[in-house]
Amino acid sequence: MGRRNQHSREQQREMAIAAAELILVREGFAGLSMRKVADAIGYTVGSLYLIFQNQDDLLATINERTTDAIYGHLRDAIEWQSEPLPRLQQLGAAYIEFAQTHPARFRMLFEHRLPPEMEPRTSSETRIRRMFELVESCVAPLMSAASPQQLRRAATTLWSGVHGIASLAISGKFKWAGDAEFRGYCDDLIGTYVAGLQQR
Amino acid sequence: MGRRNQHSREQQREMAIAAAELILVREGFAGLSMRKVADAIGYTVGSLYLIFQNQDDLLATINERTTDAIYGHLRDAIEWQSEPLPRLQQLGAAYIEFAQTHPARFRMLFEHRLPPEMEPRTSSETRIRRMFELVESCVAPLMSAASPQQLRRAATTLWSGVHGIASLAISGKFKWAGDAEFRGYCDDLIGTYVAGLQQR
DNA sequence: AGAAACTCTGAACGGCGTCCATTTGCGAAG
DNA sequence: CTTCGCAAATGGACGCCGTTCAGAGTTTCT
Repeated sequence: MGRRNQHSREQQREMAIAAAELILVREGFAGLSMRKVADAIGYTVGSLYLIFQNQDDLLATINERTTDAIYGHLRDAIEWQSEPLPRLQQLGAAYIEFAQTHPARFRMLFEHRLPPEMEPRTSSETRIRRMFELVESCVAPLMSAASPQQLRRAATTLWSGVHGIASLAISGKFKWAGDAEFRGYCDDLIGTYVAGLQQR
Repeated sequence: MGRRNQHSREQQREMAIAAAELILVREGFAGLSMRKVADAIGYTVGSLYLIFQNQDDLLATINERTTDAIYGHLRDAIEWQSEPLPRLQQLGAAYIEFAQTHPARFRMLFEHRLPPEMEPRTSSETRIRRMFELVESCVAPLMSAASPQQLRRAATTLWSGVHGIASLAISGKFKWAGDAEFRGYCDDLIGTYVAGLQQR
């Protein structure tokens, strides 16, 4: 066959990404292959390489969407909460909730690494910076007397900690007390850390 | 060829594990294959399946060694430090240090998941429990008035946080201030969290 | 010496990412 | 309406991968 032109490049791209995300959710990171994606959208493997540079390019694209999805989820979660501490705790809980609701996407976001010869994408870094500013904006009211450096430091520390809980929650490496306990650990981490902050 | 019996089963096992760890360090998780391991120890692929059930079995075995190595590293790191808070901070720093020194092994430990049909290994859980008790024993002097449940909770929360820092440190997803900053974030997390604990 | 038991091989299978010569069919030119 | 050029899509090839297993090779027992 030759040109069919049933779908524009952009349409194909969207179809491929959507199909890949579905496979990722259903079969996990390891089960996601270029061949399966091609099958799912009704094209052959070769065609995928007219849309994406290679598999890493496709995966990195999905990861960008995942970052956006997390950002949106966090943003929505704190909309109605204005009290500073519960707001920050809500933010943490939303992060963990996302990880538990979309474990395959969350895992791939942090486990997939671009090979060194592919230059990092500036768009990814922008998205991450944006998410980080959201965290900082929630920490700020709790340490009003702090310098920008101190604020940045506290936000980084705290968010790394929240990420650790989310990360271990979906790792399956530990038998935890209960599945619903993660929210508790998160509240504890944030609450106690902030208490420590304010004491200083 | 047939039986050569130059190496006992146990010797072969050790050789294979050592070779696999070397490949893991040199080429990363993705570059580690059964064929390369077999080549490295001078046997054919088929022979590896007389020693290990499958690749997951080999990887899980390596992960057990990694857990032991982390445990040993943590234990050594706090030996000379008896002051409670610095001791706990030293423990956290050692954890992050291990992750940075052996990123491939650390990553595989948390990223590799046994397929659901393989039953989890009791030995892995024992090792993890042992490591966790080490953490608890370092947290205990800092919250002497707490119940066992409170202690357990604080240790879990805190260690998840430390793990998050280690995890992000080697993820390469974020451009951090400086490579040596992780120790600072870790000290901050532990110091501030403990300050919060004692205030309550 | 011959048979039995054991060790190890090597080829085979299906799946993977990636590449590219070849084919197909659309749109423009005549 | 026909022809032609060229972009679009194919599909087979390559070299990897994990896994299996019939059979070849070696040792041990009788």
